[in-house]
Amino acid sequence: MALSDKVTSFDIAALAGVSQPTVSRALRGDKTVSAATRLRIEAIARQLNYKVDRAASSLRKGEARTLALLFFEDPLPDDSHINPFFLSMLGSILKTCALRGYDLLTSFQQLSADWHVDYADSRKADGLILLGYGDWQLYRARVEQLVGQKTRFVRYGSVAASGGLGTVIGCDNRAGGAAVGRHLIERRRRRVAFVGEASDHYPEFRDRYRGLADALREAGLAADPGLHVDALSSEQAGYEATQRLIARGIGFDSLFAASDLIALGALRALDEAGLVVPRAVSVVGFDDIPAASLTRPPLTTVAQDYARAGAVLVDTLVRQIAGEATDHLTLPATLVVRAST
Amino acid sequence: MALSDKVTSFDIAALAGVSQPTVSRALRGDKTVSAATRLRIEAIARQLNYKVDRAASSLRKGEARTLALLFFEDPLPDDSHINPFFLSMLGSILKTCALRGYDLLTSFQQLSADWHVDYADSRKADGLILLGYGDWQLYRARVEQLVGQKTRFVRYGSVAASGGLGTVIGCDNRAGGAAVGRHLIERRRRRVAFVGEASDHYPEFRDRYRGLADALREAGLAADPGLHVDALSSEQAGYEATQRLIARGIGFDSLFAASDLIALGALRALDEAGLVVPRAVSVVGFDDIPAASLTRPPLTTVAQDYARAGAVLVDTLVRQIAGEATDHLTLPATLVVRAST
DNA sequence: CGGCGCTGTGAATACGTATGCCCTGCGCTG
DNA sequence: CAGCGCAGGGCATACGTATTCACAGCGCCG
Repeated sequence: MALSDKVTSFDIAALAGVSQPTVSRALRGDKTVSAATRLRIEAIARQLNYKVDRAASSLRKGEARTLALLFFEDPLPDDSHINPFFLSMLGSILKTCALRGYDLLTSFQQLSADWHVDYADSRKADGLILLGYGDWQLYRARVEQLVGQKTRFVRYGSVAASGGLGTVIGCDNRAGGAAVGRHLIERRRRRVAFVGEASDHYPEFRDRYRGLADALREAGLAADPGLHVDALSSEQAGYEATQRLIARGIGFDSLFAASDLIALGALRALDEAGLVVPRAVSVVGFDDIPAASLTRPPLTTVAQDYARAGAVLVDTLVRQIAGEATDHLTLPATLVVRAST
Repeated sequence: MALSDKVTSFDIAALAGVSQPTVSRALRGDKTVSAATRLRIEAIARQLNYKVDRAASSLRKGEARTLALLFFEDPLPDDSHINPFFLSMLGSILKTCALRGYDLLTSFQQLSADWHVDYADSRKADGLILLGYGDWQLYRARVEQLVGQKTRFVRYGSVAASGGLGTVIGCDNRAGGAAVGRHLIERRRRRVAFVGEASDHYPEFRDRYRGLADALREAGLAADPGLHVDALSSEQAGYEATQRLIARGIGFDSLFAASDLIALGALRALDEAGLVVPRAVSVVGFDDIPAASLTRPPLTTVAQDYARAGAVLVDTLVRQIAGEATDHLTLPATLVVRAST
């Protein structure tokens, strides 16, 4: 609206011949306002294109009717690129927010930054959604502070490693990893390389690795530490890690990348090394990002239900804001078999 | 922060032994506050983890220090999926917003909805960024209303077809289309099919088609209307349109898809029809979405500089909010040759 | 040595909404 | 017919900040 002619509830009141509080009550649907009066007020409000001033309303009510979405990740060189898996959730998060009557503030931060304090303290948002892969040491400290501040928040991550810190929504990483392992064994693969941090750095990745180990054990095999290379979650990291893996000269017939981004890098490294997928090496990723179906060959991977995840994140946070106690939730992880295995 | 113990500027004032206005002045860096007082206040504020209440500040100052990002698109069946090209801008938009001290409200709407009125009138945001491909008839009406309301906004689109409505940032679609045409002609292609709306529906697509026609004309060729099929901007639409094109039985040796999403669908349709890319048909897209380098074969396309676009959109809007008059800006479009041609 | 201007701060207030409390009138009951 | 209850709506106020104005003290110049 033009800055000059801001329409307020007083303007409506004057035109309707009532007081300002009556306008406020009428528009919020308060039953103490007679239907006739309410209709009259609503008509005038519509005509003047009146909208409740959000700042004034927030100030008075002490709530922002806004959630904050925080993407974060480890400090990486290639900035301003958000992990496509988390980006995929954005659509359903936005949709669910709209459904619940909340706006969404979005931000993208390095995990090392001080994002954790700002939003709740300044009352910009009533709650936080945390989305990202990052160093658990750093992440944990931030999350602890949120808990200490009594900030309402939900995060997507490893339910198994929640550490009692807040409410966690996540997929069943361990079962997903096990499904990958069983699938590779079915395909007569015995020497499975794992590319990705399997330490505490990313609890999700560690769970996936454990799932793989579970499946190998079931089949009477053991995970060979020589076939594990660390990698952060990026295409470049996956590429470099796979090069290191190949350079070791330890034979492997299949490769489980802890995320699809890593898998993309692995495919590139294998291609450059002349290792044909899936003939020489079967490759499996995790996440089922949109790109996974487009690689050469299309990538077998584990799908997380990001649409449902987004909706659940929002709904859980909203319930928390309403004062309910909320529980963790583990969503299924589904193996999607494509031509890379 | 816990709801119970909200820290206000009065608390700081009491501890510092000054009045509330002095706290406000000190924290905003007003020079009338002595350095000693300011340092004392800052120390206490930090210690109490005080943050300026956004709602109160907005109400008093009449500005939200917030921009609203609106993704929109034609009503399509597969909802909650945002066009990857526009999604790619999100990172640089977020980064630039942070740099300029603005928060970003994000929303995803069908073009037919009434998104255009809410944000500015309710003072939720100081300005709007419009991102999407949509029916120009509908879009134009919305944009006109924004202009009528004197809302500050910028949009990404066709500068050529700006219609004098607001400030438009866009890439040089016509030059990009011409580059595609020349490239195909260099590759000895003469019968270029165009898949995508070339009418007023999407002005960007029309510009691309005109660029193609420019290049054909330069080479003494004419665009064959029989080789043009309409398609909205989605993979599915591209797939179906390409099937229709093939069914026509009019020979073509190359295909220019008005967007990469359409190109993805075209590749699928060509593959199913047994037409080998690029041997039988060269394929070119537009946008250079992340997926473009992953298709089989990797897609030749026209890259838009989305990182720069995002930054320019924010900066332009910020200048507009500051009261400056802002101009359209056309960014370069760069042909990226890959294996599909 | 008195007044003037400057520096630093306090007092008062406005931003627009939402809500607790009070008041008025009308209908109904005893 | 008096009193009571309730529906409908007005009055006053609070939310926390930022700004305008007023004012006190001090140094300095004439």
